[in-house]
Amino acid sequence: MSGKRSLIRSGTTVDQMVRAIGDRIVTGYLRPGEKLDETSLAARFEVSRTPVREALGQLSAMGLVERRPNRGAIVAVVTQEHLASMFESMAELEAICASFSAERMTSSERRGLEIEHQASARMVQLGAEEDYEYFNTEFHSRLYRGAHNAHIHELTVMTRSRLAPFRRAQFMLPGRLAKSWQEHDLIVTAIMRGDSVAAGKAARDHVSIVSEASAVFAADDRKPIRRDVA
Amino acid sequence: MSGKRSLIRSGTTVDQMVRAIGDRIVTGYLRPGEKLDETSLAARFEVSRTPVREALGQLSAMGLVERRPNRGAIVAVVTQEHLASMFESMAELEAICASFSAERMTSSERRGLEIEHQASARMVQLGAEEDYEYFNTEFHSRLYRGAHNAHIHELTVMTRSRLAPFRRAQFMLPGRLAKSWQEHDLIVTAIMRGDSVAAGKAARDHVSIVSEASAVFAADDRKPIRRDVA
DNA sequence: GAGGCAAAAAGTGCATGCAATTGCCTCCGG
DNA sequence: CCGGAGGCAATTGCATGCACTTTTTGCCTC
Repeated sequence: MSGKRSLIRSGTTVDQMVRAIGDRIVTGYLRPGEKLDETSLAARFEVSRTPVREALGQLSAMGLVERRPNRGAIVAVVTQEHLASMFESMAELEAICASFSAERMTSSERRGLEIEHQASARMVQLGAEEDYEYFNTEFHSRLYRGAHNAHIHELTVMTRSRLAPFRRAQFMLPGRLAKSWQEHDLIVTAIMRGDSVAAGKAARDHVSIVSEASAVFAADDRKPIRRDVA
Repeated sequence: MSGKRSLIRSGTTVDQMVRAIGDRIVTGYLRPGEKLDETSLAARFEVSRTPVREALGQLSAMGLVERRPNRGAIVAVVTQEHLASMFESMAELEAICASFSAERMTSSERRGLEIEHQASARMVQLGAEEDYEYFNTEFHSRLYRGAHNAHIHELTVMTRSRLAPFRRAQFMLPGRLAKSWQEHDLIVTAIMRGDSVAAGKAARDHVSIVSEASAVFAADDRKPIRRDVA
């Protein structure tokens, strides 16, 4: 009833719910610890509880939400310690991708990386944070694809999305934009040389620095919502 | 089987289904490509289709099953290429764990690793493959825990379980048992020395060898069931 | 006024039912 | 004999309903 939602139904309803809820978590609209009430979500998206339940289950399997039997679901709360472990993992994963990329990227992939990277330099000059963020995402995606390893790609993207809520504000730190570009430059140069060791090290260092930049905000994000602890 | 399962219902029904179906996939009882019919599974486990559906959704999120909208679910079919990428990832993940372990294991963890490793030597002498497999699993688990990084631990266990169907027969190769132990020995020695580079390399090599040993069987496992391509 | 118990309210977990989509089989035309 | 269109059976997708668990609230007692 109610819905002519059937018109915009691209995939299955469950998939849409996974994306919809997942996006809200990843973008920080839903904060860690926030209660995810099945009935409200169902009402909010004008579907029944069944697809909502399935979506929550899948998001739980992905680690984005936490499910307590008979006690509802909440947006996954990550401890400071677990957050650190995710950043550390991310650094290693990026290092692997960069390292593999240095060895395996096709010449057209190398060319594309170089071109995009140079294009992003303009964004730095303009101080266009929003636009730079787009190039930044694209840059890292190219690294993941360039590794030519589907599974590493999957693990990396997954980890990246779980870290997304804690990375958003990183470019607000003054001078971060230019510094990020320089770090990217080190990675690109190493990849162009086919120097896998240097590429790996540069990528690891890059993430480590982002990690430290984000830690500041992570502390803020941790305690705000805690309705169930009273 | 087919029992009064309601008595032993420890977690939620969905969790049990995830474990039950997941186990059957991981242990190879359900083969890649095999159709997972919701109704049959529901009947088989004496539950309704709802928890089966949710379980399939979660297993799909984990990559163990593949879901085609409106067309049912099948046990995930991995191409030769994707399998190779998983083994390669596994090698890198194990390398990271071993490397971190070399740096971070507590002295009691080091002691435990050493003791278990020596104990497993007996299994090699006896040629007790079943028992050695237990020690082998435990050995790797210790490496994952010793890395003191929850997220890497998670990624590694996940990847390992997805590879499980293709690793089962590895110890059937003659002499594999003794060779495996020697490879473990290299890792242990490096960890004891706190040599993270050597530990990482030894772990990576270990997995690479397992990978090659398994490739033989993977080829067999790939085509058997293909009901939907006719 | 505080603490504890009990009953009700809220919310989750699973089963069942119905609509919709898919795949197959049949039948017809070429 | 082969190719295609239409209908039928089977299966998936989602909604609804009921039972059980948890939490809250109100009352009674101390």
